[in-house]
Amino acid sequence: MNELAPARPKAEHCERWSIAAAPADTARGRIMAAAAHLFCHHGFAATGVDAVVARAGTAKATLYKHFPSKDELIAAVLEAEGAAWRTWFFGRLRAVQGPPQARLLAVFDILGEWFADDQFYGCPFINAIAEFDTGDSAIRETAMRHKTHLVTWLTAHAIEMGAPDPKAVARALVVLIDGAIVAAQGARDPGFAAEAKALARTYLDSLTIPA
Amino acid sequence: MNELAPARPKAEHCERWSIAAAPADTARGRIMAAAAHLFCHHGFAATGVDAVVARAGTAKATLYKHFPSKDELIAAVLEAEGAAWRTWFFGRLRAVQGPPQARLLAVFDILGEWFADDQFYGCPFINAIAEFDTGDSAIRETAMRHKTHLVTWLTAHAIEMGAPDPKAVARALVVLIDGAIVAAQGARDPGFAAEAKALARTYLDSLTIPA
DNA sequence: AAAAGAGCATACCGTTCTGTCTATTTTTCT
DNA sequence: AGAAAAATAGACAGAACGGTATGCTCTTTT
Repeated sequence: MNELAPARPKAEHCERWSIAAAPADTARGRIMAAAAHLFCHHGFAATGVDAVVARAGTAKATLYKHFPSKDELIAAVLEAEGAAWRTWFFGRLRAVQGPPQARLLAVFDILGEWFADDQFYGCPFINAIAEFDTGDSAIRETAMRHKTHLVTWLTAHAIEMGAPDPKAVARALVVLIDGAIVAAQGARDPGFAAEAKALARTYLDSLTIPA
Repeated sequence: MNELAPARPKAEHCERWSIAAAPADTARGRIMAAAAHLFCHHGFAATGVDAVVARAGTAKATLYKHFPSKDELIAAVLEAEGAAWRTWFFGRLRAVQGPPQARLLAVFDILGEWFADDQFYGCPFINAIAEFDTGDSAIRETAMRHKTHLVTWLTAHAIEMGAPDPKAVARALVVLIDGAIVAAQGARDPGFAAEAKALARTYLDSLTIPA
């Protein structure tokens, strides 16, 4: 069973899962990167547009030229963060060869890389829902769209490994992924990725071994 | 294996896991309940003290008489929310008779009750860390103290069932619990408690069945 | 009943918030 | 090179923020 290809040196892959450190040559890009960084460090509501503007080195008028309101900036940042994360995550997974079960387990190795990064501050979508739970259904919808990619990928691999109920497998793995993210964030302990992997292995084995 | 005692009628047990709906006969109590409600609905930073005061039906001077600052109010609410939740949760567990494995699995039934409540907005500690990650180490410490009760309980039951590494069992179950909370909150789907329970069962069985 | 304590209504303070506007400068395009 | 587009610096508006203060009312204690 193939193990994950070794992670590249940190200097090269650091933070590709987020736009916060993305090089940006346009004012719009600089605003997005600054906002992404500040939102994840300080929270959405507690980050003012002045702080974004100062970090981005732009004028406030420029920010409002590109984004009609702070809420739209938040929405744009979440979309971009989701896209960047998925690009990184599924790109990492593409390098994994092997049977579906191995690939499903590799998910947790990749999560472990993410958690080990000192710029890991949890999942922006989980954090946004935590902060905005009753307010903004648009954020929940954005989060669901983001998660749908992951659920689809998980379901496809569960189908490929012949699981009797692929949707249930995907749901179970979602619990493990969410749990690993939150536990790692709360305790600042990337080791929870390995914990979640062990649980996933036990679970997936139980699907292929007669009880 | 004993199943959980049936949940009492909703009118009787609703929201005992939170101070948000607790009857309060003092101004201090009303302030705490109002703050708890507003913080979990709208987020900490986005809830102003004026809103707390309006909901509590008190004067602002009264709020500042009881709490030196908004931060102290937040801290007091989190402490009280933790205490209330633990009282409810471990009280619920006390009603569960049976071997340690059954009691560990009952955790997820109780979580399912919590998730099914229409006032379920996730775990205040997870939400607070999501919002304040880099700012306030006091909140992280409060969250850790809260979680320590749970981890201790889980570890004790893992010891009692003869698990070779009880700490690892507790860690694994923490992943499942955190994951269930976040997945249920994100998707507004209490069914994730059952998913997590099935995973926990598979995992615990694997500890007691020779591989 | 009177005193003490708790709480209220209201106004205020300085700061910060999101968003708007103008004149000017810089950058890009032709 | 010149025009157009993009961006900047800076000022402004009204509202909201956390927190302070005062005079008065209500509640509890003695």
